[in-house]
Amino acid sequence: MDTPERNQIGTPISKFEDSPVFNFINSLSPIKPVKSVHSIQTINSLSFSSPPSVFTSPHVSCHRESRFLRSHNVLDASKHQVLSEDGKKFCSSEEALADSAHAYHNSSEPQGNADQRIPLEDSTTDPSNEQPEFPIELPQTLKYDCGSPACDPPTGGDETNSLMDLSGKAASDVTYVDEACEQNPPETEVPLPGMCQIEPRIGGSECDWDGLLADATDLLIFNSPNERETLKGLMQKSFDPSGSFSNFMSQLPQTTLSHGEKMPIVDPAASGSEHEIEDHPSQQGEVIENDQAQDNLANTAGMGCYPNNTLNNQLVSITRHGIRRRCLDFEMVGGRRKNTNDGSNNSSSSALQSDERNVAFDKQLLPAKRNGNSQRCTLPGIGLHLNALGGIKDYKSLNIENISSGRQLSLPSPALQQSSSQEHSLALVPVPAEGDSGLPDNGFQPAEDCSQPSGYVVDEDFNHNSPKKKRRKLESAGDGESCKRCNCKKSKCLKLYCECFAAGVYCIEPCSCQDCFNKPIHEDTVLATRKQIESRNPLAFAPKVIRSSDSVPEIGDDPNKTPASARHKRGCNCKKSNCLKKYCECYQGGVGCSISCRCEGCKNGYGRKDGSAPIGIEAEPEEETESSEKAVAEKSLQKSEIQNNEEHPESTLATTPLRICRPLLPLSFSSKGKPPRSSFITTIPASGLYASQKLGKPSILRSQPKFEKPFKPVSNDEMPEVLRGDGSPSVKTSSPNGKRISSPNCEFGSSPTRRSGRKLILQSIPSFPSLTAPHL
DNA sequence: GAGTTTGAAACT
DNA sequence: CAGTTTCAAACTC
Repeated sequence: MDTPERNQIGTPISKFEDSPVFNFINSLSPIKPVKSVHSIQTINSLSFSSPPSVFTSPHVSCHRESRFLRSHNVLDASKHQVLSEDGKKFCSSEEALADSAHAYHNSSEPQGNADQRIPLEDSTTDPSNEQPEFPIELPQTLKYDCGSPACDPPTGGDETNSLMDLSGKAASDVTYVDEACEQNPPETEVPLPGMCQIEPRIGGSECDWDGLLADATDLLIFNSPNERETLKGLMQKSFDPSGSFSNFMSQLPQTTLSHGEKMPIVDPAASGSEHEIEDHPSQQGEVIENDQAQDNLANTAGMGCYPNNTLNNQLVSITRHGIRRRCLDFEMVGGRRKNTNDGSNNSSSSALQSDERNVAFDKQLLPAKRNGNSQRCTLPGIGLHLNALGGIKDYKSLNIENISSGRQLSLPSPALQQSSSQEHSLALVPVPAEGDSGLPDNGFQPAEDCSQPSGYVVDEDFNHNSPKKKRRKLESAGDGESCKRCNCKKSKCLKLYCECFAAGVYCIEPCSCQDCFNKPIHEDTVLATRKQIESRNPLAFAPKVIRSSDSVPEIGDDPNKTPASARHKRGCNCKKSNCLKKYCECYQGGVGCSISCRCEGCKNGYGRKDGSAPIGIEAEPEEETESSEKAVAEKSLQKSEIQNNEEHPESTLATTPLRICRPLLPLSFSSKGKPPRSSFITTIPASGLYASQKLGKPSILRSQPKFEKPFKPVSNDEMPEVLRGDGSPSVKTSSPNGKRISSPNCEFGSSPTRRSGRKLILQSIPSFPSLTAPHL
C-alpha cells in the first residue's frame, strides 16, 4: 500500500522523506515516533483545548472547555495510567460499546468530552470486537479516542490486537506505540499516501480542506510525531492560501501536539486503522465489531447519529484526532449512512470525497443528529431546519470566531447554530451542563444525556417507531426534561405549539408526535410554515427568554441581578399558577417576571413582577429597570451607548464585544433539544457562563431544573439580545407579544441592567435573518 | 397511563 | 385589539 501511494505522491513525499525522521521511520519500526511523542506530550495538554473548540459546536465547546481543563489535567497527571487502563479496557467490549455509543454522540462535542471519554472509548474501540462491516463506528470512537490519550489504540484490528498486547505488556505509551508500529509497520508509511490522496481532493471546498488537512496531519502524525510536525509545516505551506485552512492548521498542530501525549498510541493506531480499512478489511472487521454493536444499538434506538460505517471508518481512520475527526465524523454521519453501506471498502480518498458529498446531504439531517450527539437534546437546537437554510455565512463567521477565540461560541439563534453545525458538519452538541458532574463518568454521561441527542442523531424515521416509549426512556434515562421532545398530535409539529418546531429543530426519535411534518423530508413545508409564522411574528422563533447576563456582569452591579437580568421576551400571562409552575414561561425559563408580564398573583421565585424576588433572586423586572436607569444616570456614556443601541442596535453591536457572543449564543438553547420550551433560550455570556446553563440542549434541559433552582437563571445573553432586537425593533409589533413587549423592551433598554443588553439586541437581530434566509 | 389543568398559540 | 378556541405541555391522580 504504502509504497505505491508514496510513488504517486511524489513531491510531497519527497519533502517528508527529506526529514531524517521520516527516513528513519521508513527504514525502521515505529519506535522512533514514540520519542517524538513524548516531547510533544507536554504541549498537548495545553494546546489541546483550543482546537476542539473550533470544531466543536459552540455549545459543546463551552462545556468542553471547562471540562477540558479538568480532563486535561487528569490526563496529564495520569496519562500513563490511563493508557495502561485503556489497554485493560480494550479487552472489555462492554464498556466499549456503551462508550462508543456515547462517543458518537460526543463526536460533535469534542474533545473536551472526548478527552474524558476517549480513554474509555478508545479502550472499548480498541478491543474492536469486530464486525468488519461496521468499522465505521470504531473509527469514530477511535477518533475521539485519538483526541484523548487513550484513543490511539482504536485503529485497526491489528492495532487493537497490538494494543491489547501492549496494554498487557506495558503501561507506558511508548511501549504501546512501538508494538503498534511493529505489528503494523506499513501503517507508518500509510499516512503519507493518505496525504497525497487527500490533497487533490482538498481542492474542493475549504471545509473539505480542513478535514483533509486534519486527516493528513493525523496520518502523518501517526507515523511519528516528528513527521507530523514536518508534515504540518508542509501542509501549512501548501494550504496557506485558504485562510480557513491556515487557521485550521494552526490549531491542528496543537491537536497533534495534544495527541502527542497519547501520540505514541495514537499514531500507530491511526496508521493502522487506515490500512486496515482500506487494505485489510478483515482487520477492520475486528475493530468494527464494537462499532457494530454500537451501531446496532444506535439503529435500534433509531439513532441516525452513528454514521455509516464505511465512510466513517475511512474518515475516522484519517481523522482520529479529536477535532478534525469530529468534523469529518459529523459530516460523515449524514453522508455515511447512505454511502457507508455501499462502499465500506472504498479507498480513503473515495471515502473522503463521499464524505464531502454526504455532508451536503447531511446538512439537513445532521443538525438533529448532531444535536443528539451533542448531548442531547440540546442539541435539539441543533437539528434546526433553520440550520440547513441558514446560513452558511453565519456559520463561517461563527467558526472563525470560535477558532479565534478557541472557544465555542454560543449560537445566537437556533438557526445560526444549526447552520453552523451543518455546514461545519460539527454537530452542535450541547454538552450537557453536567460536564461538571463527572468528567470520567460524565464523559459518557453527556453522551447519555445525549441519549436524547442520540435521538437527534437518530434518523427521523426511527423516531416514530415508538416515540412515546423512547421519549420517556430518554427522559427517565437522562434528565427527564432534557430528553423530552414534542408530543404533538394535531399540529403536525408545524406550529409553535410544537416545541421542536418552535425551537427550530426537526423532530426526532424522542418525539412522540403524530403526523409529524417537522422533518427534513418535509423541509419545504417546514420552511414555508416557518416563514408564515415569522411573517406574523418575526420573533416567533426567537428565544423566549432573553438574558442580559452580559450586561449584568459587565455592569458590575450585583451579580445576583444576573437572573433578574434575564427576562421573558413577551412576559407571561399566568393567572392560576402564580408563576410558580412551568406553565409559566418565565418560570420555566428560569427568569423572573417583568413589567411586560400580565400575570396575576405573581410569585415567581426568580423574580416577581413587582420586583420582589422571593427566592432570593433579586426582583427583576420593574425594579431592575429602575436600577438600570440609575445606573444609566451614573454612566452617561453607557447610557448613551445603550440608547444608541436600542435605537441603532446594529451599530452598537458592532462596536461592542458582545456582538460576537450574541450571534453565537442565540441558538444555543435551541440546540438543547428541548429546553423548556424550544423557545426558551439561555443566553450565554461570552465569558463562559455557559457552563452553568448554556450548555446546549443539555443545558436547556438541565437548565430548566436549574432554573427551578433559582440561580442560574438563565443567563442568556443571546436571548436577551434577540428579544431586545425584537423588542426594540418593530418586530414585536406584529407579535401578540408586542403588547407586552413594549414594556419589556423598555425594561431592557431603559434599565441599566440591560445596558449590556443593548448590544444584545443587535446580535439577536442577525440571528433571525439567518433563520429566514434559509427559507429562501 | 389517563385525565386534568394551564397558558401559549392560533384563530375570529 | 379583545375574545375565543385550539393545542400541547405540565401537572395530578
